[in-house]
Amino acid sequence: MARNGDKTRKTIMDTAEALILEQGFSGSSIDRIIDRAGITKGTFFYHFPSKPDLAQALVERFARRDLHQLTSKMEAAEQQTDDPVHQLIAFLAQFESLADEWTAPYPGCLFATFCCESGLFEDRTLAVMRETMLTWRSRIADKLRAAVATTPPRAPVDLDSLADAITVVFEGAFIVSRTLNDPKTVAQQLRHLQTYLRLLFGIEADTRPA
Amino acid sequence: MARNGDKTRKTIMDTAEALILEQGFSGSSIDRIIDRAGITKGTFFYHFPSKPDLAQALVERFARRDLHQLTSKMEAAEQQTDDPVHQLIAFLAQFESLADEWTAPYPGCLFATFCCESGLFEDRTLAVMRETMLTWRSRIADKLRAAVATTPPRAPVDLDSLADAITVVFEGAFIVSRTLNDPKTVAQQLRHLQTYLRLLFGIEADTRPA
DNA sequence: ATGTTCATACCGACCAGATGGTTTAAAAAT
DNA sequence: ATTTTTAAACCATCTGGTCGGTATGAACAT
Repeated sequence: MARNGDKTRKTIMDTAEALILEQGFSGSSIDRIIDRAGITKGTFFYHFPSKPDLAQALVERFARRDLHQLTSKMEAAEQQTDDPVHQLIAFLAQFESLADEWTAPYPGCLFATFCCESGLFEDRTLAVMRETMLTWRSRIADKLRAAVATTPPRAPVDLDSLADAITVVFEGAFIVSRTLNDPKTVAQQLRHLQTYLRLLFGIEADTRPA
Repeated sequence: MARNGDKTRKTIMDTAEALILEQGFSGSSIDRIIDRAGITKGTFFYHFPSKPDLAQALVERFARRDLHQLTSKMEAAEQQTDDPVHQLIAFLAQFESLADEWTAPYPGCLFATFCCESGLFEDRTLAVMRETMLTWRSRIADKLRAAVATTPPRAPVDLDSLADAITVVFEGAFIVSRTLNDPKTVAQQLRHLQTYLRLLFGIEADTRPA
């Protein structure tokens, strides 16, 4: 049964990520990971030289997927309309419908989990998280600058921090959702963000309540 | 050095809370806690029968302080004005000025940290967090109901989830602030929340940018 | 076809130190 | 006289990590 290293590596990472989202990084011992993954210690250390290396691999994969969502959903929004404000709202609406379908296994963000244990990680690991958040800020802020150029906002706002508000809502809503055991929180909060943008740029409100 | 158990107990809790905010609960071993606190193992277990009991004590104290902030800042806001909308904005403004002064040691929320390791805790511990968040929701939602009674909102909004938005912004902003190493994030995001409320209830914008 | 070589993939016993927790006897402070 | 604290030894279990060995299968030479 040799010769499928990629699949095994993926199994380890998937298992570890799920466990870490439940118990944190420190709380997810290698023994528990390999137990759940159905592999042995030798195999684990064949694929990852150390536990910090696993953390690095996980955070890099998470960041890659996260940035892919940013890009693909932004492109989809750009095909729906030419107006940057409506693009941003459409961008958020996609995440909202995605979150609206969630029910049982509560969502979690690897970044939040690692952030809450940040003292344990190497700089390179935390740097991936920081750079990913800054990429979001930059992409969204670009769109916001285009928006204010065509539609003057009804209140003075700083565009970088308004861009950050999206990340803030995601991270905060994940935590509140899990704490309250309420799967609807993320979708609801994304809806408030859309309402904020609508009000800010003077767009008539959606009929559904935020 | 006997007969001041309360002081020692407080030292243990303060040290543990600070450590947990850096490294998480699992990452904060009892050995490290007593090392930093300058006490011995015997003393620790004299005050706390087990590690889960320490978690419980910490979360209860945190909740108590948190609810005290809610009450005291709400009362202060109620003395500033009679209008519920302005009360809510004043309420948030107090937290904003508080957060605005922060510089070095980045903020953290024990609830967020515990939430990210929630699989490790007993139900009673998680229940304290849940009840605290629900108390916030209920108190803020009351105020929001009073607000919509006097001032009809410019967009249809669900009041419970709008109340939750405050908790969401706190939790999310803590995480983004720490990840980006940016002490201003929390204050900025609280400002956006105020702007949202102002726009929602048709109040002229503040001059400072959000 | 067949035996050999070789890198990849995997196993599981083993290790030293850390973990949460206990015990005991004695010393301080009130 | 009682509460609080210390110091140190002790325990079973868990921790991240190492190591020698094994199975696999494709490549290659024969």
